[in-house]
Parts: sequence; C-alpha cells; structure tokens
Amino acid sequence: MRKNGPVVNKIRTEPHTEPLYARVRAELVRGLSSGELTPGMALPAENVLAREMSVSVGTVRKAVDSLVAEGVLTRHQGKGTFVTEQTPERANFHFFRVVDSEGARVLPETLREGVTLRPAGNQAARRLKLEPGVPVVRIERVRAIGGRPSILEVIDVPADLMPGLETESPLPNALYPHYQADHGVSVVSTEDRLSAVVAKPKTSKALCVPEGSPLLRADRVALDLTGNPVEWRRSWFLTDDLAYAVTLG
Amino acid sequence: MRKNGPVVNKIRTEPHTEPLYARVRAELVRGLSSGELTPGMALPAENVLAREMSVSVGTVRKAVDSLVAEGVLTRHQGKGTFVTEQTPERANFHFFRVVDSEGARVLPETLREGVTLRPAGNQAARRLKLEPGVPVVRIERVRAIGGRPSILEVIDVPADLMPGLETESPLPNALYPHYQADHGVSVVSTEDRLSAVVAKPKTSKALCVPEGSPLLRADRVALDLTGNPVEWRRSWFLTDDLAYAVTLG
DNA sequence: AAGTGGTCTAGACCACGGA
DNA sequence: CCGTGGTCTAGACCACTTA
Repeated sequence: MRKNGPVVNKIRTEPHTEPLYARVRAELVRGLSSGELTPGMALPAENVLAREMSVSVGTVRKAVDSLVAEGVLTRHQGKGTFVTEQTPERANFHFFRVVDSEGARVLPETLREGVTLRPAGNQAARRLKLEPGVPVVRIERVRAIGGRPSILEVIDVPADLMPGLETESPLPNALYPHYQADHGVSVVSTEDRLSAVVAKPKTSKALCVPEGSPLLRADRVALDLTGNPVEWRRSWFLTDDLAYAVTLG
Repeated sequence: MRKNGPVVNKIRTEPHTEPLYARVRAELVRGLSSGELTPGMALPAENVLAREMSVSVGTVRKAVDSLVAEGVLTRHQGKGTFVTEQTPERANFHFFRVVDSEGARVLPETLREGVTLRPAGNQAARRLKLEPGVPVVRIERVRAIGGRPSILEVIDVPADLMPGLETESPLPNALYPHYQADHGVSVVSTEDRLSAVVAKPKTSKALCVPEGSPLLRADRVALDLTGNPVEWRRSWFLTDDLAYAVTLG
C-alpha cells in the first residue's frame, strides 16, 4: 500500500453512483445475454478481467460472487470460472422438486407428447408479457414416475424466442437444457403458484384417474437472467405417492 | 503493505483446516445459540470483532455476510449489525407464501384455536427427531383470509423446547415471532412438502366445505439456525381463491 | 465529530488442476 | 511448473446515523 494513498477511483465522479462491482456485474450480464459468453465457456481469469476493466481483483470477485450465488456462473478452483451449463441433472435438481413419500427425489420420464404452433391465449399473453394472438409453441406432455402416469404438463413458449421448436418433437426429458443448448435461452429462476384442483375430463383421462380426484396444480413462469418470461407452464401432479418439496429461508 | 510481508496466519497450522471466516462465523453462531446474542441486539462493531478475534475486518465481513444472507443478521449502515428480530411482518413475508388470484400477498387471521399437551405420535416423533411419546404441545387453528375460513393448521412443538406454551392461548397470529420472543427459539428455515388431498370430515367441517373438496396440504418442518427441527406443521389450504407461491432459482 | 457499515485497492500466500 | 480460484490482510475513502 502506498504511503499516502488516496489510491483510486478518480473514475467515480458523481455521488450516489452505483458501486463498481455492480458495473462489473452488469458488464458480465451483458456478455451473457449477448451470447459472447456461452454456456460451458470459461470466463477470462479474474486478474485479466480486473485489468481489462481497470478495477481490482476483489471487485471482480464480488461481482462474480453474486452471479455464482444465482447459479449463472460456476467456479472451479485451479481451472477457472465457467458459464453454468444447464445439464439435465441440474435442471432436475433445481427446478423439478418432486419427492416420494420418504422424501427422496424422483425423476420423471415422458410418456406422450404433442407439440403445436398456435396463437397465444389471453392468460398466456399476460403471463408471458406478449400481445394476445402472437404465436406460441404449445407442448403437452404426460410424464410418468416409476411407470405410473403422474404429471400432465401444458407448456407455452413464445415462438419467436425459439424458432423451429415446434418441429423438434420428440423433445428431451428436461426442457431447460434443450432451450439453452438449441435456442440460447437460459432459465435461471421460476415463479410457481400452487393450488389444489379436481381432475376434469381431460386431466383425468391423461393421468388415468377418476374425475374428481385431487390434483396439485402448479402454474409456473420461467424467467431468464434479465427477468424476461420465457415459458409458461401448467402442471397437474398426481400426489398420491408424491409431493412437491420446497424450502423457505 | 509491508515490503516483504508474509503477514499472517501463523495461527493456522495444519493443512486442510477450515477457513478463518468459517471459525468467525461459528463463533457468532455459538453466541446466537447460547443466548449471548439475542434478537434485536447490536453486534460489536466489525473492527471490534476483528480485534477481539485477531483477524482482519474483511474476514469478519465475510462471516457476517453469510449470516446476513441467511437472514439471521441484519446490517444498517451507520448504525450497526443486529440480530434479526422475527417480526410478524417478516414471518409473514418469508414463511407465509399465500397469494390471491392476482398474485398479491394476503394475510390470515385466526378464527378458532385449541392448544393441548399430548405425547408425540410416531410421525411427529420422526419429523421432529424425538422419541415417540415425548410430550409435545399441539396447536390446532382455523384461519381466515378475507373473512372466509381458508386454512386448517395442526402444529406440534416439542414441549421441553417451549415450556408453558400450552397455557399461552390465545396465541398471536404469527407464531414464529412468539416462539422467538417468549421462548428464545428462532426459526430460520422451513422444509415443506405439498400435495393435493380431498377434504375429510374433520377438515371439511373446519373449513365449511363439502367432503371431497380439493385441498392443498402442506407438511412443514421448521428449523432453527443449527438445523434442529422445532415445529412440525400440517396445513390444509382452500385454494379456490388462493395459491401457494414459491420461487425457485 | 465520531462511529458504523459499504466500497475498493494492492498484494501476499494457499490449494488445486493440468501440461 | 504455472495459472486458476480461495483466503486473508492492511489501509483508504465514502455514506449514513447519531449526538
């Protein structure tokens, strides 16, 4: 440390300006959104970033820390920092919170699936922040747990966000890795609203249960790094042997 | 910085030892669990803690950061760092995730309540990590949203953890602040398992709905800072006009 | 003005991974 | 061996609160 070091930050001029690490973070987010930084790719080393942006390593670390905490970046000591790749494992671990009666995680398999292109309904438009009537890709799937049909999913995705998605059936089991790998769309968070409903003709048929059976309904919007909605999904769960696990804190 | 500064950490001897900030954190947690640090109390200033523990301020900050992130501590610039007080607002915001059909948060009021002392059932014992038969306080409440009975709660709490709780009826609307203020028990996280069930005689009567109506059931264990279970709660929600909101990410 | 947390720097050393 | 992230320090300055 210099003896009489004011040291720094002639850069910062006005008061009430945002912290430097926020700018570094914003710059990283820009790279991530623009496609300069793609999933699986290594970031420049922290000292390199620090030099390029004329800030100290500690400031870069603080910016990277926040993105690591959000799951967007992943650090590997000795190797580097990487853009998190949405693997099926990660998608299932983070975004598919179904457990059996003992509390152990379970994984689904797809039984049937249909993909169509259609205009957005009013509700879809509102949840996806689109104009009603804009084309969306609708995916309908029946998924099984341990061989038993247990989940019906009806998914709407803005068609312009993932062109050609409607031609890609059969889709893989986990959709978020597919969105990312084939369409450059990374889901980083979801907002779910859960309620209990009774099976109506359509759901009862899909899940092979009598009409009137209780089902857990999840109404979910998936968001990307910038908070843009990228998917609207309604799921009906047969929770005889299953539960939807969440932790708050 | 000294010219040739190895500087530090003669303290640390063995390899593979835990980081210093983890020890600082552990020390803070110890103070919190032991009651030296009580809710609402200000911590010693960061530079004081640093001097006392013979570490640098940055290391203290890192330890405090993690506890702030968990909601255990709260920083106020210019004033100090405080042990988070479980206010009804905070409890409702963090741990009561019910929204109306527009997605706006709603608050419940208690309609009826009964408190009894009884031996722990097998399931309660397993969820609370107790021996079966150990005394627990059971709280049963019917809660209303907008005047309509909407939630039935059956709550078991280890009696030795909160002596005299069974005599404190009527209990306040939010229980976690009460646990903390009157019994020194701070809930910092919960684990919920959600499923859909149909109303049985007891629940249908409590919520004034026909038997067979679909209800959202939440099976929750509340944990303190050290991960100890302190409450087991089963709630039945009438989700005609409500939903249970969660965000994943 | 004094005391607190908030930001930022510069530089040391450690632990890990790969050539 | 070298480059990477991980930990830690010492010290400066800023922003906010309180007296």
